[in-house]
Amino acid sequence: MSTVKVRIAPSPTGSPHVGTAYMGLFNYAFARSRNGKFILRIEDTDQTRSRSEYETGIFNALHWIGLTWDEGPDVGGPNGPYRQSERTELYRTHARMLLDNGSAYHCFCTPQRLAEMRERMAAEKISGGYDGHCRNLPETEVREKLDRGDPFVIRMKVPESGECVVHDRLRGEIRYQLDGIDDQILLKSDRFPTYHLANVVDDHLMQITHVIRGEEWLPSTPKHILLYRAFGWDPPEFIHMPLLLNPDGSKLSKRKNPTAIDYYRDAGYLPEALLNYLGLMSYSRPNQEEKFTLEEFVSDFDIDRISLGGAVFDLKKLKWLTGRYIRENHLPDDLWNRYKQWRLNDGFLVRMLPMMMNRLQTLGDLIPACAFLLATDIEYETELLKPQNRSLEEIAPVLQTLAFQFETRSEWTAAGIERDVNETARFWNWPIRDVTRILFVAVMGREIGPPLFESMEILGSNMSRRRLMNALDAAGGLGRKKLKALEKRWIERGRGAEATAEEN
RNA sequence: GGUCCCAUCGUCUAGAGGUCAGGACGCCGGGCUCUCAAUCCGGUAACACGGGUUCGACUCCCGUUGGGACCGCCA
Repeated sequence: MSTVKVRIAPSPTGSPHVGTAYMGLFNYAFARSRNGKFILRIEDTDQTRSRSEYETGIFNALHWIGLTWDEGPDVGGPNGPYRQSERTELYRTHARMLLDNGSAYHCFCTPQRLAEMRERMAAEKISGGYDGHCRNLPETEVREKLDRGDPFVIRMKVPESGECVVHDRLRGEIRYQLDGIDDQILLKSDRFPTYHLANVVDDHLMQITHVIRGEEWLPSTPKHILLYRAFGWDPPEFIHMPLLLNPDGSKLSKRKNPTAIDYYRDAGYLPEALLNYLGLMSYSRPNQEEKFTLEEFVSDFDIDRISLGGAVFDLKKLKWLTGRYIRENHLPDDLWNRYKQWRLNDGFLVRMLPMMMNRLQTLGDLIPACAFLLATDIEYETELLKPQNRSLEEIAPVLQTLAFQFETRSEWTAAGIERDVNETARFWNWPIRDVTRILFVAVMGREIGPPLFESMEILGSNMSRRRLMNALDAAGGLGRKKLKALEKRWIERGRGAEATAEEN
């Protein structure tokens, strides 16, 4: 029996996600409990979205929560490089192998043609993916287009009939009919691989024995198995974990629940409590204990105890667990040290001083005015959220559009936030003052305080967004239908679809 | 719409043919207490439905319903 080797493969396209920590924990526990290796691989094959700051963010967030790995971009290892963007030559030669043995083909379809194809299929209510337009191009025509330098992608040639059986450790045999599987793109026109190619090639080359990943990958597993087969390789064992869920049962998403690991840090949760809590999701230890260390978790870890229903991520229980860690695992001095590591340090509150000095009469005025920076959650008096002459019903949609606006912001700076607020005010045709009033109270819980945009910059994007969502709830929320309608109008804004105050 | 996965208290879960279906969070009530917490005690609350299999089904099989995921030159 070969050494157990598992990996997590996050992609550096945003704030590190609790789902990554969740998968990390279970992969780590599986590896450790079997004397195996745990690898961190960075899947940065999306050149338009990957950014190196996010990669650093992943390292930091995973370390913060207490996970370590045996091989990875930062620690090296015998199977490197561990950053897919540095392995592109490997994917190209492997794509060539597939081309050569007839398991893949060149496709010259333009994105436009594909979009039209999908539209047509939707209109005619035909299901399925790629229509196989380039699947059987004559050799000479392919040669010709290639010589001419036409852009192309390489697609997998999925057999037209037959079936593919996925063996999932937790779920047993899952059968897929091949005619329902389309010719997945393996190599993009920028010569970078898609996930499907890269993950199969890397998992094989890195000798991964068990792929423990989220259930959302189940439908693409047959494609991966087909690829292993096309290369003549043995696939690893697959273990698809249930998903982390929003309170409404949908897949955990940042619109409905905080998903950034950094949010939990900033909001004042303890990393060991968060990790512990994650270990309670879809899993229970044989002894049923609910509070445990990573070492304890590993010591009797049994992957077959994973239950299959998705698990709702419940902030209430996480708070309770964090409370236990605070009172059961600390002496006052220890706890104070953690406060210093958190936000009660020179690096943090001091940033408020330049804008606070004019507002202070005594030293004691600072902390009450800055309390919003150190609070996990804020309670709202809904009357305060309301600018004069505005009704309570008007403010929920405004909060929602602010949230939409902030979603697309990558640089969380005061100037950027100000631009976003201006744009939102323009959408509503409101004086900016009315919008800032709502946002001000949403962020600080009161109508007076330090300058809004700078304060939000210091508070951080994850915390700020969370305040927005809480204020939205306090204002009565929006409801499914209204939310959809508003989002549609928001997307179509700037095309003469701006709202007026009267419409709402 | 197509394919696939899933189904025990509101939430996280235990349960692997015979249990009063257990624990935890939350909620409610009570004790302790200068307040609030913490803590202790007690309570509320679940096997989605219908067929089988079986002496016996929460447990096994089938169907229905419900929920979810996926159908991108994103992972």
